[in-house]
Formats: sequence, structure tokens, C-alpha cells
Amino acid sequence: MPAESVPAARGPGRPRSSRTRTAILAAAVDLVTEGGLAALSMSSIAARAGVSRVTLYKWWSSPGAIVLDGLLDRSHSSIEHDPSASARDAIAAQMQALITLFTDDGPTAAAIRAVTARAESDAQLARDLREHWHRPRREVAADILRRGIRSGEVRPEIDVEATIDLLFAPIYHRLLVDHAPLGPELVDQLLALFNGFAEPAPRLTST
Amino acid sequence: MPAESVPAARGPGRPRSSRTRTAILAAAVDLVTEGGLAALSMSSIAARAGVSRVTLYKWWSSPGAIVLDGLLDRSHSSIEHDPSASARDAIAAQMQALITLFTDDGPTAAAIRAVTARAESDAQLARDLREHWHRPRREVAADILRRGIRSGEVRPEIDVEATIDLLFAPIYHRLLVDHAPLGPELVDQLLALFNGFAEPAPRLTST
Amino acid sequence: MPAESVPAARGPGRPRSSRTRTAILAAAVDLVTEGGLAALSMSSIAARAGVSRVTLYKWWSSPGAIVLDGLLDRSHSSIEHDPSASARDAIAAQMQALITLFTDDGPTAAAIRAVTARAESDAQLARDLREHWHRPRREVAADILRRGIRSGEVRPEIDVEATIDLLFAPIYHRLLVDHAPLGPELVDQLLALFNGFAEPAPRLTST
Amino acid sequence: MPAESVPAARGPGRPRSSRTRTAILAAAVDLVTEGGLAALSMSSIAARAGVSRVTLYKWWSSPGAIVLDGLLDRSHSSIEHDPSASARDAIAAQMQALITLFTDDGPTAAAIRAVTARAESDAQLARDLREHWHRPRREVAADILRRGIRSGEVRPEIDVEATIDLLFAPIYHRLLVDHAPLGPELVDQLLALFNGFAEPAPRLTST
DNA sequence: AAATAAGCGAGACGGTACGTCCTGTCTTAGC
DNA sequence: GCTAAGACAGGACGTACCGTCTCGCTTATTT
Repeated sequence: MPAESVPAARGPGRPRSSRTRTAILAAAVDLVTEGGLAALSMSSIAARAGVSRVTLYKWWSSPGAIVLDGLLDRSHSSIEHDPSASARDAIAAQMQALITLFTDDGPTAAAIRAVTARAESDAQLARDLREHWHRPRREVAADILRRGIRSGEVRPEIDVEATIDLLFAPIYHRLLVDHAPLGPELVDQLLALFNGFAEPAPRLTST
Repeated sequence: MPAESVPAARGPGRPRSSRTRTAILAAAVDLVTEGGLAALSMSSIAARAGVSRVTLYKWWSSPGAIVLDGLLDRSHSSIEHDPSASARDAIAAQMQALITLFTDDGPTAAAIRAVTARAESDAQLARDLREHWHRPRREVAADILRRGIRSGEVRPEIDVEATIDLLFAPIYHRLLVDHAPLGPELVDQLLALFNGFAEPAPRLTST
Repeated sequence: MPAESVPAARGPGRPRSSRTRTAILAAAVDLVTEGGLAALSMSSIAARAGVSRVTLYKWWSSPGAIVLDGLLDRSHSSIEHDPSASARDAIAAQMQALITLFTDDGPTAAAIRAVTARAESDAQLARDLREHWHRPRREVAADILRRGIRSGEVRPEIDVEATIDLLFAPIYHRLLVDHAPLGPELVDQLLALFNGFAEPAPRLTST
Repeated sequence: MPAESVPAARGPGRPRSSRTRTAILAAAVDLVTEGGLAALSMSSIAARAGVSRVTLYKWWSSPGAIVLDGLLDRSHSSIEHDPSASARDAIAAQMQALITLFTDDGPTAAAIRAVTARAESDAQLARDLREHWHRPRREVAADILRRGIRSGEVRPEIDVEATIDLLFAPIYHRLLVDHAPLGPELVDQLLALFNGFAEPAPRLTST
């Protein structure tokens, strides 16, 4: 149930109202921001958006799917990165961007928390979350790391997937469990513990 | 809503049935193992345990609280460690134990997933989960690290909290998001990326 | 789904609220009086009675069943008759009573119309209507006729069932189709066309 | 909403498809035969007829109106009678024809039952049913009775409307309430109880 | 041949009702 | 005083039909 940008081939029949779609996504994100998952139901979204419940069921299968769509709509561009930066700076920028998103953009943080929670009992939603949120972001990070390996900035023997988990999972973990504050200093704290970047000296010998 | 071990002051009236408590916790864990959060409700637990719904409300405030109680009952002993081991071995053992718990003990994995999900919209449950599950385990890890610092095995400039997140969050993240398999090899993959252990010999010999 | 007068054996559990039952039956009859079948739904009855829809489903299976119950509650006594009257007078009284019920008691007329209409597509309701409304009334009429036969007032060769249809069906037909006014004069008009009563002369020869 | 036989003034624009009308009426009657009123909806008729719902709304206002149209289309000719027969035979023939229609022609019986039921909450449909089904049939019966009065076969003091109800209402009543079988023997049973025919010989000889 | 107009299918949409399930509370009886 | 049984209001679920509203295509008549 990802966000579709194609406006459909335009056959017969009344065309889908774009105002409706927008209102629904906004209502879902607003509700989840204010009251979390508990405030989220097909009924409450429909009421808030001024829309019929049937219209919701027509296009989405669950409240979680709507929130995920709203989430993807509002933050799809955050995964870009500067190709000229060093691997370390690029990874740090990604981590920083994620933390900023979670701390400065309340709706996004609430939406991620809610969708992750709902995914526990909704396999389709779990799949969509993985495919449309985590996978693109992990691929960007993986690209950065692989480019760093090729350029000698990153040690070639690292496990890329484990590295991404090592650096990014703590951010999600703090967002979900809230056992410690989530702030910008976390980036440096984590990177200081990571030994995947090659030291200046050995870098000359590689390549 | 943590597990109470004190048998209550024993006033007048019919004493609380321990058989009932056991049956309720077992029913909750069974249900969550079979069907996740979706299968879990006060009604379904009461039906499975052969108990009145009112009894549940008398002692717990939500299905999540019951599952958490069941979870704590069945795995409270898993956080012990051998004081004679090296810091690295002790940390690795903790990580390994957690992974084993999640991969070999279906009920525990299901319960953690469910309680974490429910905690998104239940502040009290979130607090109990942090206090009774995460905090004791983090304290054990913190002890190991601090002892390592004192003995010179662990670099003293590390941030202990960030270190615990770095090493354990990936395990929870894989359990929840399921983007990559959760297996015993993850321990070595993660530790290989961690530079917090002071190494007598030059790192170049590792590989 | 007939009206139960037995107050149930009184076991454990909260006893059924009699106020609720009364309010539901009244609401159903009121609604059908004001707007006919179209105004009648489980939802509208529940709203009018200030009661949860679930409570309705607990005790009745359809709006029609509720109206029938209300109907039986309000007019169960109308089928009595004076055993000392002549057969002709007793039958006339029954016919008159039915017409009066339909013309003077709007709710009853509306309820009978609605239940008969709904019975077209609800076999259980049709059965209940036959058993609890029509059958008792037909039995009273049959008793009168059979007593008349024994006393010589009624010709013995008549078909009792056909006679009851002949005399009473026109009343229901006018109520339902409304092709001609339903008034007290109909009783004499119909009886004037009926030849089932024995003439005064032959009466002496019988017995 | 009666059947129009005039092919319309033929203005500009695409003419109405007669195939469509036929398919719709057939679909409505089929549905009502199979499942009664409950199976009848604008949606189900449209689906069965392979037609758009909008087309239905263009020409009819309700499912009941469609069924009535279908009913009138299929049985308009059944009210003719032989002018040379006696009044008694002619009335008996009308009664017999109605019973035969209801017992041998399932679709017609189902349609009458459904339309009568729906008419309870649809004043326009009730009017159309009276005007286009009952009134023509009652007029034929009234003609027979009035001709009988003129010829001396029928007693002049009878109330014609009441007589028609007396003889025909039982047939509709049995069709709707189904409290007793509807069969050809009913005609003689009813006529034997009717004293409206002037009899030359003394009634005692009948038996 | 083009313009005009109605018939008609496809599809979106708000609204209402359906019957079911779970929640949290309350009321009774029994242990 | 713990517990089971049960009644109840409230609210969400997912589905069905309602009636209305665009659309775009088709089929005819009129200019």
C-alpha cells in the first residue's frame, strides 16, 4: 500500500478525489501524533478527515497502512546524501538526519513508533515498513559504506548489514524504548565506538 | 504491574488463588505465542485460563501487563554472568543469551515483541518494561563494562550507555523489524565492529 | 421469540433489567407507528430506547421480532370472549374487536402491518407470527364455531378453517392493501353474506 | 411506475434499449423468486441484469417498483372471463385462476408477496399495487357480480365490495400468512359459505 | 459531416445499517 | 473477600446497500 504518484490512466468513472487522499493521510498522522496507536482507528481517521469509512477501506486495509502512507509521503526525500563527502561524514549525516527527524518532527516520530508497533501483528504492514521505509534507507547507508570500502576509507572486512544495524538500531531502540534521551550527541558517541573506518596510515597501503 | 513474590499480608476473606495466577500468565503467553498481539485480549485470556474477566481486571490493568508478568516470571534468571570471565567474553555471553532466548524460546520472543508494541500506547506498560526487563539487563552489561574499565580490558573513554545500545539494540531491532536473520553469528559480527576493548597487540593482526 | 412471563430461575450474575426490556419494546412500537418498517432497525430501536445495540442482539434476532414481542405484550388479552353469548354474537364480537384494535390503536395496526411485511423474508418471524398471533385468535374463533355446531346455531357441514378465513381475512386484507375503509360496518356486511348460521326453523330439528 | 406501452415521442438522443428493460425486469423477478425481498436490492438487480445501477435509478425508484413492473408484464391477461358463463361459474373461475397463479407460477406468487410487503413502507408502491393489480381484478369481479344482480343470479342487497373481499381476501391471506394450504378446493369451500347467490330451490337440498 | 442530446457503464463517495467482538463496569450468588 | 456468571453501554470492526455524483463512450436525431 505504498504512496502512488502515478495519477492512473484515466478511464471512465468518477476520478479519485486528491483532496480526499490528502485529508485522510493528514488525519491519520495528526491522530497518531496526538494520541498514538490507541487513538488510531478506521473510524477515528474517517471522522477526522470528514470522509466515509468505506472510502478508507477502498484504498487501505488498516489504520497502520494509512499512517505508513502518510509517513512515506512526508519524508521520502530525507535519504539523499552528498556524494562528495567522506564515508564517515556521509554516514554521520544520515544518522544525524534520522535523529533530527525523530526529535524535531513529532508526527514522523509518532508515526514510526505506531507503525512499528502495529507491524507486530500485521505481516503485510511489516513487509511494507521494511520495503518502503527501512530498505531504501539501509541501501543508502550500504552504498556509502561500499563506496568507502572502494575508496579505502572503510575497512573491507566489515559486515555491511551488521554495521548498519550497529549504527542505526540504537536510534530506533531509543525512540521505541525511551530508556535514554535521543539527541544529536548520540551520533559521535556511536561513531567513536565503531572501528570500521580505516586508520590514516594503513589507508595508503590498500587500494 | 511487576511480578509480586510477597504472599500478601493475609487478611480476612478468601485468599488469592495461586493456581489462578499461574493459569492466567500461561494463557496470556500461550495466546501471544500463537497469534501475537492480535490474539490477546482480556476476554481471550480469561476464556483460555478458565477464569472470570473480572478477576483479570482485579489484578492487572491490561493484556500487555499480564504478558509482561508472564515474561518476567519465565526468564528472570537469564541475566546472571560469570564474574571470572573476561569483559569481552562476559559481554559476548550476555548478547548470546539474549539471541538464544529470542531464537530458541518462541514464547519469550513473542512476548517481548508484543509488550514492546503495546508499550507504544501504554505509558505504564512502557515504564514497567523499561524498569523490569531492560534496566536489570542493562545494569548487568554496565557492570561488566565498568569492571572491564577498572581491569584495563575496556577503554575508559567509552560511553557506557551508548555502548550497551550499540551492542544490544541491533538484536532487538532484528527481532522487531525482521529485516535480517537473527542468529548466533551476529555476536561476533557486532563485536568485530566495536573498538571499546583495549587491545594489547596491534589491531592489524586480527582480520 | 414470544413474551416470557417467567422471571427465570435466578442464578448468579446480574439479573436482566426489566426497565430495559420495556424501553426496547416501547421504542420499537413507537418507531413503527411513526415511520413503518422503514424507520425500524436495530440501530434506531437501540438509540430510541437508550440501550446498546448488543443488548438487542442478545435477546432478539431482528427488528421484526422485537415489534412482534411488543405487539403480543400490548394486546394479549383481546382474544377472550363471553361464553354465554350466541355463536353469531361471539363471532361478531371477535371481528369487531379486531377492527377496533386496528382502527383505534394505531401502534397495533402499524405493528401488525410491519410484522406481516417483514415475515415475507424471515421464516422464523413468520412462524412466530402464525403461532403467537394468528393461531390463538383462530382457535378462539374455531371454539366458538364448534360450540355453535354442537348447540345447533351453526350448520355442521361448514369447513371451520375456511370460515375463519372468510370472515377474518377481509379485515387483514383491508388493513394491508387499504383498498377500502376499515370500519365497524364491515362486520355486518360480511356476516350478511355468510350462510353458516342455521336458520331458526331447522334449529329445532337438530340437537 | 407502471409498465408503459407507449414507445415515447421519439426525440433526439439514443433511444432506450428494450433489451435492457427486459433484462432488468427478468432479473428482479428471478431474484425475488429465489430469495424473496431480502435478495432484492438495486445493486443485486443491476448485477444480475448486467446493467449499471444508475440505469435502474433512471427509470425506477425502488426494487419494489421494478418487481411490480415485472409482475404486471407477466400476468396482465389473466383477468379476462367468459361473458356467457353464470355469475357463480365466472366468480369461481376468477378465484380459481388466482389460486392457480399463486400455486403454479412461483415467480408471480413471490412477486406479489414481495410487493405487498414492500408496500407497507412505500406509499407510492402501495398506490401502484392497488391501481394496477388489485383494482382491475376487483373491477372484473364487480362486473360479474353486477351482471349477476341484473340477471337475478345474485341477490341485489349484497355489498359488492365486501363480497369481493369475502371471496378473494382469504386467498391473499393464505398466500401471505401461510397458515393453511392454498389449493383449488378452497374455491368450493368458500363459495359454499357464501349466501349471495339467489337460489331457486331451498338451500336444505345442498349439504 | 458536424452538432446535439440522451442512454448507459464504470467508478468514487458520504451515509446508514448490519452483526460481531472487545472493553470496562456493575450486580448478583456462591465459596 | 475472592471468584464466576452474567447484563450492559460504548465503540470499532469489516461489509453491504443506498443514492448521488462525475466521467467517457455509444447511439441516435437534427442541422
